[in-house]
Amino acid sequence: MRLAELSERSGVAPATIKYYLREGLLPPGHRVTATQADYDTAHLQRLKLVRALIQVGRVPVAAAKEVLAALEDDSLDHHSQLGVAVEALPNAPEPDPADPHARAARASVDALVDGLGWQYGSSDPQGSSGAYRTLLAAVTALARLGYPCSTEELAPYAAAAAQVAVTDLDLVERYDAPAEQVEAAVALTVLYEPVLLSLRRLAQAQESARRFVRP
Amino acid sequence: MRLAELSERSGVAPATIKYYLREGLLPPGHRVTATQADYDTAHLQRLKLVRALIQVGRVPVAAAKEVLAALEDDSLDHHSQLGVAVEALPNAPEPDPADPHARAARASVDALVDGLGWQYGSSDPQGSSGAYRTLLAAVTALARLGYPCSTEELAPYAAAAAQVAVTDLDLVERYDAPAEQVEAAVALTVLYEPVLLSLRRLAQAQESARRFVRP
DNA sequence: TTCCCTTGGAGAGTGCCACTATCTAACCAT
DNA sequence: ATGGTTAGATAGTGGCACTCTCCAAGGGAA
Repeated sequence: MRLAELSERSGVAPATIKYYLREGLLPPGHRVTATQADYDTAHLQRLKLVRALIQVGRVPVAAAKEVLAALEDDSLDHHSQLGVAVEALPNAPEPDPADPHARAARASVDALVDGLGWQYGSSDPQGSSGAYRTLLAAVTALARLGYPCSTEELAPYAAAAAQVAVTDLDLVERYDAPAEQVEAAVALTVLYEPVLLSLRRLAQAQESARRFVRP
Repeated sequence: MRLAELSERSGVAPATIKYYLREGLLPPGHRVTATQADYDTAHLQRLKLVRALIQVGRVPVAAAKEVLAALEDDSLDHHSQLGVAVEALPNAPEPDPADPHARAARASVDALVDGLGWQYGSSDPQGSSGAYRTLLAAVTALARLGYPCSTEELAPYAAAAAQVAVTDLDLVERYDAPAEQVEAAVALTVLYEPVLLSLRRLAQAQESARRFVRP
């Protein structure tokens, strides 16, 4: 199919598709002539993924490009592909080591992680991961505001996260081909984030009504 | 204290504080003369909250303004304050009713909510809430990509969300004054989001290593 | 009192990001 | 041949979160 049809079938404006092609988010179509290219259903699927990552997952275009590049890097084993892809998602920077709130946050988080028996991998130390830095930044902000975020308060959230992770991996393991597993892992990691957060807000409204509203 | 000291103590640039004052995110200081104003620790605390919402919670400035305005609207009862504040957070728009994926998503989500016994409030119907719309949008995107997101697959996530909501409300109930409770509810809702998502990613890495890496 | 530095306030400007519009040369159908 | 598409490149747009520049009014030191 040509670009116009790709646009129509995906609901993405032609100019936007051209932009994604330029940015390398979408592989170039098969060139038929100097001014014509052919796109197949793989392009369509990829385009839908790109749109979902950017619009639903709020992933910046540049990060999405890195994520997708990792999925196609055949020089990496699948575990590394996933690691590189997830690491490309937006994360907080390294905190200021002089900030006392940041130090306290690190202590709480490290105690939490140790208490759960989460191991730092040798090749990919958890302590340097983007998720760890983002967690530190959030806990630091909570501490700075005076809100509770000690190891004890974080523990139930970590327990819930562990449960969710088991469910995530169960979904990923439904796929047989490793390449499909990696793509599914990325897509489910990113696209289930708004699902989780929305469900939490709905559950909060529910629980709040249960506790505070007496009919 | 004057603006310069407020800036120093909060780590926020003076020009940025002026911008927040202009935008109404921060109440004006107590005017001493025509060219001087005094700020107190309440301003400092508010400024820290604003920064945390914007930088850690990724809340847009305009939305943060609405959220904070709701916290100070004394014409509302506290339950409504919280409702208005949470509703001001960024959410997906109403989906296209003609899209078959969106219809399927709505069916899955409604079945899920019904199955859990979550009740639509009469004054604030859940079906029109921003969280519900965001959930629909995310599930629609998953369906469009062909990833599993039926009621059965969503159920474990909803169960985890319910657990988290109980923990959230426990934290909120530590505060005695209703005004404090409302502010805490908003701050904890927004600022625990990156905490939850980071913990999920760390737990995923853990679970993934447990399943796929045999030493 | 005079000089000068700082402050609060207002408007314009900046940089980044995600597109989007315009242009051009090539191509295909008629 | 010719009118409408198409791919690709370049420049422009709009939104957002600041950030810079300017100004008149204080206030402190000499």
